[in-house]
Amino acid sequence: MSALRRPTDAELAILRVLWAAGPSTVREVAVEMGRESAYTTVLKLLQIMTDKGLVRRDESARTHVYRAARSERATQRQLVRDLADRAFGGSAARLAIQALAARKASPEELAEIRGWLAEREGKQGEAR
Amino acid sequence: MSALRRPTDAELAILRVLWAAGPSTVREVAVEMGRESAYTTVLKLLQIMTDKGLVRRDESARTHVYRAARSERATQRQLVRDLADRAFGGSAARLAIQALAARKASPEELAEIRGWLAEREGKQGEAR
DNA sequence: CGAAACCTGCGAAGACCTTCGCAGGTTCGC
DNA sequence: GCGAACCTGCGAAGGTCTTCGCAGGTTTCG
Repeated sequence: MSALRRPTDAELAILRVLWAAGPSTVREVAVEMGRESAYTTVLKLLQIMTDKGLVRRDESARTHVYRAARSERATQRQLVRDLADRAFGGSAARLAIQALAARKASPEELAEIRGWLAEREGKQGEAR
Repeated sequence: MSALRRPTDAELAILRVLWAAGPSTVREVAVEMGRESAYTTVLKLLQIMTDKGLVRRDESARTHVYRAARSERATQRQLVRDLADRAFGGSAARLAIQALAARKASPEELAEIRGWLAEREGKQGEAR
């Protein structure tokens, strides 16, 4: 168990499958990922990820079942903080601004952000 | 020159120095980074980064001067897009929302976001 | 001048990452 | 019963990242 390190690209790809599909076997993950990676590659990755604590393994049946150890949201936040520290001087807000500028957002997404801002304003913006 | 790949952690640390200090020599960068990395480590990194096209080298003087090849903002956007693709299904807006939730933003930053949203609304938000 | 201080390029070591073949054991289906 | 199909663990190969010592050539300065 090598503590808290951000998931690598290949690990993240597997986590995405687990988040979307829920607890899965090696084969299920491998199939979901298409023919880009051999079965044993996925197996190895999942074994490594188990050691790292990124996934949990249920060995009660012969065919093991894996599930993500942390939620998608928690992982996303970790990655965001990490990127904020590495490239935005620790400011997640500046990261957010660049994200909004980097790609077009859908009206629904913009509405969600407005809603978030409004809520935040109500919570602590009354000092003036 | 190995094309477009995201800067590694060590490379990003060096880019941060170059963005903040402007064109610099190896020694200047090394000093700025403290005593954590030996002079030759910084040198090697800068040489590799030159090959990768991440920095430009001015060899007119004996002591070479390096400068970032891409602006901080452009690099930030690339990193944001990359993270959006890897962990947010390609949605930079969802990334932005998580970023806002991940860390407290200062009033100035929130104001900046509101300003951005307002501007955006004026530009294309009238089709409701 | 000649030693000390610098500078660059080179090579190599050690730590991951990623991929996958192979071995050995279990289960399935005919 | 027995071969085909599966499953897991192992080990290794090849690539990237990061670090740094050493060699060889300049420059500085007392």
